[in-house]
Amino acid sequence: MNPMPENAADRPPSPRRSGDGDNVAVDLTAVVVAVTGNQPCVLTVEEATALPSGPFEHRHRSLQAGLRRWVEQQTGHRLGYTEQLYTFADRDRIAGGRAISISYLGLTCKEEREGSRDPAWRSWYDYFPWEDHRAGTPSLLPGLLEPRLQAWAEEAEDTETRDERRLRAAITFGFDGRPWNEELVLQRYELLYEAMLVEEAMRDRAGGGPALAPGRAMIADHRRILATGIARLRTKIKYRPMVFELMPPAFTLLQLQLTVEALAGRLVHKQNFRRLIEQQELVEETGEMSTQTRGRPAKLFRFRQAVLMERTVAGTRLPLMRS
Amino acid sequence: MNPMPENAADRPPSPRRSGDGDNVAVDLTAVVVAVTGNQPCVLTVEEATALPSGPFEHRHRSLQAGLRRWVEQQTGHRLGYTEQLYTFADRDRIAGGRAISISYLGLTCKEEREGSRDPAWRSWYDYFPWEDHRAGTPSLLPGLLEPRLQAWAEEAEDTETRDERRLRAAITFGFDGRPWNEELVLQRYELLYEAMLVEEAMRDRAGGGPALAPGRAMIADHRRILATGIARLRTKIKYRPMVFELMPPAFTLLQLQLTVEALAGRLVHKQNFRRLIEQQELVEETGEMSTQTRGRPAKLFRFRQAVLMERTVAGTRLPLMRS
DNA sequence: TCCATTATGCTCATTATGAGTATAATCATG
DNA sequence: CATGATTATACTCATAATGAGCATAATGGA
Repeated sequence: MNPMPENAADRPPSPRRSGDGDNVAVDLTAVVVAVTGNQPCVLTVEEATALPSGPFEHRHRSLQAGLRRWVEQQTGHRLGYTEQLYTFADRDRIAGGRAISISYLGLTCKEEREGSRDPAWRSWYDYFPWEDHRAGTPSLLPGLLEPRLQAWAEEAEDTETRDERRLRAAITFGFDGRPWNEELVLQRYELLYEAMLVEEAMRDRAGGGPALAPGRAMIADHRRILATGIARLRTKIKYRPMVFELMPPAFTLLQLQLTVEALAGRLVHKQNFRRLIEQQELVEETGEMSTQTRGRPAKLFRFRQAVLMERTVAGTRLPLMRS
Repeated sequence: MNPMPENAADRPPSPRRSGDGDNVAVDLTAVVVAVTGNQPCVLTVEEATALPSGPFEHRHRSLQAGLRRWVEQQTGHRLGYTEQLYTFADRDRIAGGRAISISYLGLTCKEEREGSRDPAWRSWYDYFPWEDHRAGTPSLLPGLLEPRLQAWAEEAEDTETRDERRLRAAITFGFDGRPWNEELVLQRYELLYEAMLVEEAMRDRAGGGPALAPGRAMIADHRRILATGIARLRTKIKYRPMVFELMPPAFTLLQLQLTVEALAGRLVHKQNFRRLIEQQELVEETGEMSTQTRGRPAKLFRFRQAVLMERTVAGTRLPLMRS
């Protein structure tokens, strides 16, 4: 066959572009997600302070290949589904060069091995406690973050900036009766960073004072990358059948629902959820029933692989003509 | 203030990650789009064979800053709205190193200066003639590409591969009565590449034979990057108010519609289109009327900037509970 | 004045959504 | 063994969003 080189285009030397640029170090960083029971977990290293990552090297056949290697080497986990997240660049911190980090999102189904609580997996709400709204609005939001952000807004020099800050905080965090938007994970983290409410902001600015928002910090910008990954996942599960990458081969609709809820950080309407899944024909019955603990047994379903071919994309938001 | 460094995270040297990686050359490439009348245009350089691009250098404050510089320098155009597209890496072509290219999508409103037909702007359908379905299915699809792809499928060794190829071609190009999906720009290009129907595939493989699909080729992987940009735009205009970046300050709904149609490569239902725009309150009347050539004068509208704050994101596809 | 042309208003059937209500199976247990 | 607690599934119903048209309103030019 002659497949296009995977993420690897040909770029023949051209006078304008090759060689005359400065070389930089390139890092590959992975946000690997799995859901256990009702916790959305992320694969970590170094005492849960970092995401698996490592430099992109010559020997790697491609970006993804390099990423896979590092993740496997550092965590022993094999990557399944992956997609590129974002490429970040930073100021000159590394002597004689710059660093760029290319981040990826990976999804896997972590089979729950009883007893062996792998410490490398951490609930992502350990890092973003304000993101879990499944049991209602977390008390730390009105109790801590809202007043802190309010204070930050007050600090502003002029009225305009102050109002702007207030509005931004209200919109991203859903204050003043505004609706909570679970997709704004990154914007919220960035706002807290600006307001110096996360440890990373202190560290980067060499400022003083304690971190005021709860939630574990991470090395470098890993927490930001994690936020980017969560945001992507929360956005994309709504129009692409991504959840199934996190599910075992057969599952009940409740399991599927719990997984979605774990990711979205909020509850969904049970009956309407199954209606949605069924009307979109995303799954098919396996014929088996689940042997579970309590309640009426549930049918087991499997993902209809055919969906991937049929509808590579979801739907339109434009009133297209047919013909 | 203390804004997060724009795309520039802090990455303190850590034993595992800094310095021990191989350095690589990083290129920045831009897909800059504007719509003139009813043509979606892309900014090109080097006789329309390349996208504006250049190496990422130390002096650049950030990726975007570097990109801006190159685009301005090579084309004289100032970038407005930009967003990152994708990061590609390639095999070792450049002596002693590898190259990575970080691509961006830029949107601008090119005011039509009568007479001065800037040759740097090219309709993107010059590169992807099979993507324009505004006047119905282009004849080159059933007339040329379908038989070619069919032939390519036949070439397959085993039946399985052959059926797979057929199905893939049918789905991405809408053969066998399947619906046309305008978002699959990249998949279509990649399929043509695999089937050796675009010039780039020949060049990269050092194979022989003429390019069989019409449409201009580009340097390196620029055409693929362009396809990525078009695909992103076609997908995203459906759920984000991106079109307005391409519009002048005031416009009629027909102009807006023509712009969308140019981008999507297909026609939309006029009445329903305005209903959609109005019900979503994306625009507001300026009070003026357009002084145009024919027909009843139309109201002029402007984009409601407030939308950007109100609804950072579109809507849900999950049956979320309120509370 | 009549027509081609574009703008706008409205209707109507069909689907999709948001919120519940009503049953149906299981299991643990008194 | 009947009773709850618990979870699965079926339906209902009002409202909103969509897909397709039909109808009417303004303009400029022939």
